[in-house]
Amino acid sequence: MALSLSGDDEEYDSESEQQRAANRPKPKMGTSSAVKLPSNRTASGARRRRTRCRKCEACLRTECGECHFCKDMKKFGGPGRMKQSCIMRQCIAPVLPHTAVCVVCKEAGKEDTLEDEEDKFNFMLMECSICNEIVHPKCLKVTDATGVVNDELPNCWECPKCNHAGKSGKVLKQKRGPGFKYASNLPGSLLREQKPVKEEGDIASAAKKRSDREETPRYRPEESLHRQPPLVSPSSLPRPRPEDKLRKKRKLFDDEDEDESQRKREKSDDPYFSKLLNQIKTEEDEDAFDEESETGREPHFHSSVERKGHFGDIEEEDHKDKNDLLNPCIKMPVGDSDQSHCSSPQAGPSSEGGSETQEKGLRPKARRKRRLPNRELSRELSKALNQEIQKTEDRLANENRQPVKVEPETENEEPKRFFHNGNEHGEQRPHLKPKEMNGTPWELRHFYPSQITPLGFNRSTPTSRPVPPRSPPKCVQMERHVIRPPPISPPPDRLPLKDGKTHIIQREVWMKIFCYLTHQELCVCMRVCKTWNRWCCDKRLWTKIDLNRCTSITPLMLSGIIRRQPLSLDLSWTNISKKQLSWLINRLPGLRVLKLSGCSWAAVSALCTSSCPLLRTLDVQWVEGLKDTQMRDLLSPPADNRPGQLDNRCRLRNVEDLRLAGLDITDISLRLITRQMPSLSRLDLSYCNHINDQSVNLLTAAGTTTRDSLAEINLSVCNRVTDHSLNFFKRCGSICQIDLRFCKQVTKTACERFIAEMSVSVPFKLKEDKLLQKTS
DNA sequence: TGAAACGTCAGG
DNA sequence: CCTGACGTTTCA
Repeated sequence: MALSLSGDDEEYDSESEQQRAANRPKPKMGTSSAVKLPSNRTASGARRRRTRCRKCEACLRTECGECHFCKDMKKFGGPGRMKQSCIMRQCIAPVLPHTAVCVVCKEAGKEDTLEDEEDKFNFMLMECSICNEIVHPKCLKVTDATGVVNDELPNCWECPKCNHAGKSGKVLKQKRGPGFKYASNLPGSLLREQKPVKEEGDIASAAKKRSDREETPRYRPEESLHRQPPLVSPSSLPRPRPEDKLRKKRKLFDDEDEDESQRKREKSDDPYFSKLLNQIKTEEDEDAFDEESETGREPHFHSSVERKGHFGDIEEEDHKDKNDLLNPCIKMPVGDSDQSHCSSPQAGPSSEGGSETQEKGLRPKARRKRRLPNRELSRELSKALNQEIQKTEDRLANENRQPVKVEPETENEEPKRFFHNGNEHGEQRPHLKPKEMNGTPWELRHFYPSQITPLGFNRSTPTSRPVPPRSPPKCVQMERHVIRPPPISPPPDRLPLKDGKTHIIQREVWMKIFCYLTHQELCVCMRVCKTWNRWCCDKRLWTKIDLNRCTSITPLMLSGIIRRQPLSLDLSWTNISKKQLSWLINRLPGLRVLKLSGCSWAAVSALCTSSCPLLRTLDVQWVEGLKDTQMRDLLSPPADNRPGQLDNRCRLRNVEDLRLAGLDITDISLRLITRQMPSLSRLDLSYCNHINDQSVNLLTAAGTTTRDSLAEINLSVCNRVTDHSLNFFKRCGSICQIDLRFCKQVTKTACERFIAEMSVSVPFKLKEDKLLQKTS
């Protein structure tokens, strides 16, 4: 929040805040808010308000009309009291206003008139995040210090004066620089914890910080390695691991916790870090890592292997991980590894340790880590996104009931055959408790029927499922948080070489090559050099992010996800919390596919309050606690009882592919679905034991949209479904696949009869036993 | 601690 | 001058 912006929070916060609380109620604000801005004023002056860049994806977006702030707007029928911009439109790179001038020469920024990068920098206005002064770097007289450019925010740095005076440290906790409103509200350490470390890129300071706080290590890095995600494989059904004492629920957004664990992890690597630091100091001179020092902070995404294989992975702070990951052949000098990112003095509030790394230069200089977004790409992407939203809305507005083709994400949907970490065999799940859901053995719940073995039907098998992660108790609204910058394909068009020349191959060509790499390989590439690091983070390379069965979702991962802006995100069988999910969804406006199978309802309920306008595929199979009541919450239009709010559209109205396998839902939910999901073309109701012929009747009843839109339905292992259901499917105009495998009450004869009767209009065949498929 | 409110800045 | 919305305070 605003507090995060005020440079002298320590005093302000601790004292006056409490005092105020005691003196409450205060006389109505009014004068106070406008006139009194002491907390914002530092010795050096007032901070300039920032304004939209008008270029970023967010700025180019249209108002969503759905968020709190939109609803408040007069134009959307609200009272207009909140006066905030649409959450989907929160500028990711707010700029200084045009009226801003250098305090020294009183002139505006002149970088546009210059060609040379160095000149540009010297003549651009830079606002100090500590003293708020706006100057041209070249107008500064200080010669014995360097500024630290905040990479996250245009025209923002810690000026040499402040940096030199060591002021940086004190603001470390709160300040990210002006423009980042609500920053301090970010869940968990996304900004408060992790960002500082990241932006400063300063392990040393982190280490110092850490050493300042006495702590007994409780969290051991190895711990995370021991924790295994739910492990299943078709051949070896999951067995519960013996008690897993390690599975201590991490409150991912609990600052203390995270903070601590992070510290622990850092601590464990201390010697490594300090050694590293030395290397970096020299490394830096040659070519400071720019951008968001991506690699160094990259979350360690565990992921199952899919098309791209292992995704994502750069270590988090676990350096041992890193070493494991690094292909020995590709290992590079430490200084050039991602660690150097960690230590490159990054943006932002910086830090004791970091500042010393920059002592050099005869005039005010800064480690140049400016954000140089590829505007064109960014613009293109936002345009596309906007168009898509518009298109969707139009389509719905027109009530086009044509079955919509499912997006080709389906390739992703093939049953997982591989599980990361490779040690699943015989491993027992850490957090299993003996429990059956919906009368179906846990182990069966992980598979589509194609993987079901007759064995699997032994219902008496003791079963268990993951303990649903505890979510933060209260519903958290994260909408006011700044949306982190989406990845922008970074600038250098060619790879700079040592001799000052550039490599002959252009970035786009490299990108074509990178396309062939797995996410894991990409992460390795990200460690090769700064340029590759930036290129490899291009969101085109990360359209699908798979964290399936990754038991611990850390804030680092979350920010890594946001940065990559995937279209498809698989968080199945993770212990993501509601807060995290909500935070994520709000920052992934372009998300098309969201997989949450096996998560807890507590987490999934984040969907009730967050909006994902482009979501096409929603997978909530085996979500514990997801029943009719919860479905109602999920499918209910956003609650808003203010007058003028008549948006009764369901948040999930654009979903085309809905997976509800293993849920205890009844016709009540189905009725809602038929009403609220006009585009539904694929529906998975397998293992839903309450589903019966009447349910099928509902789905295919006259007047429902599903009747025409439904193309694929999975009713396998729905034991109440009988032959009679097949008659209902005859009235579905678009039906292409009916999966009735393992439905005890469905006979092969009935299927054959169905095929015969349909043959006149739509030729079907039996692809497998009781699996009907259109032939053409 | 997060949400709401609101004065006033910035841009058109 | 109007509108949008930033940055801050106040409230629950």
